[in-house]
Amino acid sequence: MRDEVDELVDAWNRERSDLDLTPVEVFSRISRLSRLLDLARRKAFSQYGIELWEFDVLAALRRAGGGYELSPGKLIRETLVTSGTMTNRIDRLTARGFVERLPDPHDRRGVLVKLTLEGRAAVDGAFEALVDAERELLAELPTGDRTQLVELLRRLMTPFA
Amino acid sequence: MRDEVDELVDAWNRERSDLDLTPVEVFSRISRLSRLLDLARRKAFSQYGIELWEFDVLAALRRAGGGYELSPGKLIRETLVTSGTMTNRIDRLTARGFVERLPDPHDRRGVLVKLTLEGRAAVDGAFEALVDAERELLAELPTGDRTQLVELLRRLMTPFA
DNA sequence: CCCATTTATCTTGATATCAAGACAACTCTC
DNA sequence: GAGAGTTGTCTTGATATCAAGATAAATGGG
Repeated sequence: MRDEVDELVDAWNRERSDLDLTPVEVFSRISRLSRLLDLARRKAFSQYGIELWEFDVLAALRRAGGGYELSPGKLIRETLVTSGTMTNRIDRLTARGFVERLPDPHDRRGVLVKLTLEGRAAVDGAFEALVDAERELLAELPTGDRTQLVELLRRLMTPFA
Repeated sequence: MRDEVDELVDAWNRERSDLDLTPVEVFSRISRLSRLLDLARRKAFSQYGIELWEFDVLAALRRAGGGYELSPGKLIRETLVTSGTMTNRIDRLTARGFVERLPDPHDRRGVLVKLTLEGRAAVDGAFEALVDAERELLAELPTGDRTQLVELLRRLMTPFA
């Protein structure tokens, strides 16, 4: 059972047989999976007319629970984009009617971004479609392998923190 | 041992206890690892003054071996970008002196992009730095776990193909 | 051999993003 | 409570990317 990363590693080995490419075996697969996953997500969301970046923002608000309100600053930290990008995203989500800007009652500089009912419906539908699509992609992997994989990925993440 | 994805899944579970979030446990970690990895790569390459997109193109040429020549079309397929993007990248890499455009002797529409000596030196240095940095990130993971992880990732990739 | 189709590359126009800076309001120290 | 520094959001200008279209050369069926 070979995949495209095997081809890639073979090619590097032909050219650089002096290097141990075990790290490439791991991290190239992580990168490729992430790109493939983005495509799958885009497809799952398209049925709901939602873009990836829209889901990122709406999901952060949805996860917050309560009144589904977060400040732009908090959204910036959750989604890892710059403030200019977030201003632009909030503008466009407002134009689509998925969120609204409210003044922060505790800080007159501040703003609260709040999910509208349409926004909440959209993100809930998109999230269900996402989980369904991802479950499909996991179907071949037995339950034991899944927990093992999660554990290995968790450990792989620690040195980044 | 908890990570940020545990927080994310907890938050979703609070709001959507009706859904089985096992897929999120796997794929959110893949996405985050990929983003963290991009940061680590950017850092490793910066010592050589190389951008991520530059490495993508130069590495494809380096892996090709031989005269280190590929057509723009082949580069497009290797790097998964559009033709407009590739034209622009080749222009900039040419301006930096890392590649040159040659006419394809077998097809007068065609072009061959060829690594210069500077380009080859740059990509070789960057690749070594990359493998070193990645090896560092794998240091905590015992050898047995690495092969197990590679095998699980390989199987995770199959449904995407 | 000719014409329609396909292939290879480049160009154009629009857009999302980022980095840097502006500005207002908050906070903390004295 | 006044001034310095910090924080929160938005604005501006530059850039990399994409989608769609243009152009030119190759290919293949009749």
